[in-house]
Amino acid sequence: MSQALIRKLQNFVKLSATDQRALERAGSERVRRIGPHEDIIREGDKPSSVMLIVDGWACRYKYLEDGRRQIVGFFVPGDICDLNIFLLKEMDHSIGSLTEVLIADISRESLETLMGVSQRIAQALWWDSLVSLAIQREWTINLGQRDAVERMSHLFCEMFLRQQSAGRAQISGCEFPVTQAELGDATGLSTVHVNRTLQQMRSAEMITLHNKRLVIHDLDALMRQAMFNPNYLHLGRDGAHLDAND
Amino acid sequence: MSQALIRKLQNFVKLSATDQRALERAGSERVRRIGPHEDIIREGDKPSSVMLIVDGWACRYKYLEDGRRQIVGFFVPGDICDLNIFLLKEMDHSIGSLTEVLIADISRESLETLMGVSQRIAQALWWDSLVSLAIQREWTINLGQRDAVERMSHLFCEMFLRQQSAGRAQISGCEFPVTQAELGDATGLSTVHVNRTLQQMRSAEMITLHNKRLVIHDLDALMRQAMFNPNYLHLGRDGAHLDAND
DNA sequence: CGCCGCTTTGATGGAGATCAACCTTCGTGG
DNA sequence: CCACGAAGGTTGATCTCCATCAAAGCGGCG
Repeated sequence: MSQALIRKLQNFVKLSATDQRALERAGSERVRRIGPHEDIIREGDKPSSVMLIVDGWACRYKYLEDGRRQIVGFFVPGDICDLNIFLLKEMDHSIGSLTEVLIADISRESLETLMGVSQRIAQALWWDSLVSLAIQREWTINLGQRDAVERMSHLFCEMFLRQQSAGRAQISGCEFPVTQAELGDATGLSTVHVNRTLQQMRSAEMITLHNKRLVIHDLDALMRQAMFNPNYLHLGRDGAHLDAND
Repeated sequence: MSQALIRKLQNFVKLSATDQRALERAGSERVRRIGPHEDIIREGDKPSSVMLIVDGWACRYKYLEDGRRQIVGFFVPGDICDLNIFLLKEMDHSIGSLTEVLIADISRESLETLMGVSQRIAQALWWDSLVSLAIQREWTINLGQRDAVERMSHLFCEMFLRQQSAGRAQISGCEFPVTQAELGDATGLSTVHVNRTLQQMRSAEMITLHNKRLVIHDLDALMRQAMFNPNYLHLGRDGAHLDAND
């Protein structure tokens, strides 16, 4: 169930069989199914559990008063929403599904058990939340400094590597079940311009986005184009000194 | 020394005298002075302690390969850089001073002590890190959806309220020791356009920015202009049920 | 006094928004 | 099995906000 999460965390530290079982258990306690394009939790709601995306894509977003919408992040399988979220009285943004989604709710208690039992798991989860923060910073940079082609290239690199780090990509590419309108909300571009940018990237033979699949023809070129530096994903086994040895 | 931090945390939960003393102690162990416009820690460096800004302003930023720079956040007195930062092998961005800055380094050990001794402090610090995350999301929204006037208005509202929540603002305004070039790096606008936008806001009698001071003539109007919703700062005493009663 | 960092001004150009159609695909039900 | 409708993708024309370039003012400090 939470294979993607486990795979991802192992980019930080090697987990023991016991650790993995504990994660499996926490991630399969209460699983619910959400249809595509539904709200999972809304701005103003009280968050009551930590959510783990088991399958499907979702996104965080927020509307401005006048109806403009910004998607501030994507969730892919293995992603967790904020660890300490139940400290807050209400959500300041919404989370909605893009595809059909499977969500595991992890109660405050089982999270505390999980992190109390294994120091290694606790640290891996903290690492994951630091990476999420770094991703958010990178989105800020993306919107602040890059032009349309660079922005989309950067987003594609990120989503590809993130899925790859969770064991969910192929050499050629990965899933990408996002409409052009949603891509616009995520990149701060109009739908029309997203369309034109995609055409440009396609004719430059960088990528193809079709049928909810992203095919990357030349990852190195794409990364150069985007000035993509993967350092912020911290995939370098930073916790190796804590590795389990069974 | 860490009055600003204490004041800020009390927007979440009322701290006991003991809590406050513990924070004071942790925040005055090792304090260092940094000159204006120096790097405090650089991309690639290994973070070794959690830093608390005791006085002055600093910012997080990152350069793209081609020299463009994005400031992704400001630090004001009472702000803490990421709590678990020592889990990472290297910084993915830099932190630099804007003014002269006093920094308290909090070692991993004293942080653990601090959070171990008082559940209330631990939760307050986690709350603070959730707020930082929300701020980062809001910057993403700001750059993605707002135009120049709205962006700058939003930034002014945020920095005013953040300083106010730490007891560091007056009714009329607050410190704002940021050059127009730096404002440009933070808002994703050119220096020239920042200048013109400021003039426009000044002649609309919204704000004046002069001598490193921000004067807000009509906060409500400014907030409306920016479509500023303060919910993301979570200043509503979300942890009131944990209040100390001495 | 003179210099350096910061702010201000004017002129020009371009990336991307907006508006308004039209096309394509695919699922649904008659 | 085809018709229809809705959602998503594509196109062209026009406009605007903001970047860029270049130069000139300003003010505080050595």
